[in-house]
Amino acid sequence: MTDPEKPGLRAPLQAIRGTHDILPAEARRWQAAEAVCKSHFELYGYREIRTPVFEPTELFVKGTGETSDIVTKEMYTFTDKSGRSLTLRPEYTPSIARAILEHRLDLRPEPLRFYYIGPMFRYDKPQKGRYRQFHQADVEVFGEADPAVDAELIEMAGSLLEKLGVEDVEILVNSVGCPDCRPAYSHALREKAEASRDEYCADCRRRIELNPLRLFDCKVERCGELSRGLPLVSDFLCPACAENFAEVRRRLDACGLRYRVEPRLVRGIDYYTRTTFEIVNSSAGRQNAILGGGRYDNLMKTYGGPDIPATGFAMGMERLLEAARLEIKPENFVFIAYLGEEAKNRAAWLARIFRSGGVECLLEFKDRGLKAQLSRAARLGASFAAIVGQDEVRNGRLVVKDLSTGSQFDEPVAWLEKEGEAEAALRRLFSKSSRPDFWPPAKEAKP
RNA sequence: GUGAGUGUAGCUCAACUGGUUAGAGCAUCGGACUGUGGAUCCGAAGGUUGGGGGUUCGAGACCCCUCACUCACCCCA
Repeated sequence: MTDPEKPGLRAPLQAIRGTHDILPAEARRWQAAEAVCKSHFELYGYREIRTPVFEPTELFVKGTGETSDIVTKEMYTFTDKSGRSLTLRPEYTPSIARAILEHRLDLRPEPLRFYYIGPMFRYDKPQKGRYRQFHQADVEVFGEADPAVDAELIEMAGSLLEKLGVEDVEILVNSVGCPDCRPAYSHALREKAEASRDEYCADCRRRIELNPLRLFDCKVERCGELSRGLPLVSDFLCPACAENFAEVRRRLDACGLRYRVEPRLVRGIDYYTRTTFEIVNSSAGRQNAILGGGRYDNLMKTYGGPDIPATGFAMGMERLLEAARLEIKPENFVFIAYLGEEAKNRAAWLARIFRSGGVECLLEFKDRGLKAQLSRAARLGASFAAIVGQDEVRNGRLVVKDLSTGSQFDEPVAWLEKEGEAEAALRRLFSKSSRPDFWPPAKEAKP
């Protein structure tokens, strides 16, 4: 029976397409993954940088590239009240370049090694592993042209995924050459493909003119066969690029990393030069690239900045979380149960003592029976229940129940009087439990 | 942007070919047990069947539109 007066429980609004709420249980996993990423990046001398989520539209048009898919059809662009065109960042690299120029970070002594974890926005059609608001961990090195940096980056990416428990990964590396050697290659590709034009699928026929490098990506069987007969970038690299790529591989070999040279690996953003790489999860669905990156030595110049080489990668957090095996700390807290109005006040004060001692505790003000409270404590995964009832208030004692063993112990406590003594009493009390180390060690007194 | 599939309670799913008041398990809350926990039993609450329109005496089911999700294309993280 529906009461027409009663508003429906269904939410009148919902998260917009391609965006998601990350609920607490899932947020725990994000926190764990982010913590691993951050500490890993810091180990290599990277430091966090944070830039705005929206930027002037021109930043991406210039940097990401006027002809790229991202800029031509995937940007969240809007006009603000001043009439200026702004864009929610679809990727992070242009923002970093902008920040470096704006603050002339290149003139400072600190290394230009940055990382960031945050949301990006692309107006794509959502599917598994692809969302309109998604998150990337992004890493950038500016000012270091040495191929050893590329190798170090790739090694860092590989060891990060290992730390995160991602299995079935494959590291693919390639070199797409520089503006000197790429045109010759594109030309050769086009010429060769044109010869057997009729055998290609409709998409590929279009690719021949538009972006011949993408011919390698086609999933149509016949196209795949044909693409095996196409010339490879490696045969067209200029001597400098060839030597550069060889050096990257030597460095990778030197650190014992397992990788595969994939001459057909091309990347979709216009600014890439020389090294490109990708780490794919071979057991995932179609959107299986967890991480991708490469070198972009000319990006700074396109912004009219100094000639600063750069390299980096971006990792899709959603795709990572899908594949990562993360260790989540189990719940570890005290549930405070109280009985009666007087005990309610005492319980609140007791909670303060726990918390000031660094012990997490939960106190729900619902005036329920002890049974209901204990039942709830157990279901929520509390380690201990502290019971504050009329008796305890009267006797100046506190009862603590170890919920894993069921054993119960109590102690005369000073919490009715002095806070300092209360903490000592509580420590004493927990030292009798099955987990004498439960209460965190006292902080060193400040000198 | 293109194509295909799916939407029933918070979750997982029922409801024979269109037929009366849309059911169950789990979860939630309460009680049995008025101060001792994940068990058991009993009970309650929870739905405009994603939304709107149409066909029909009658729609959760059929048709159209729309929204969302899923998978693939495209592209990318």
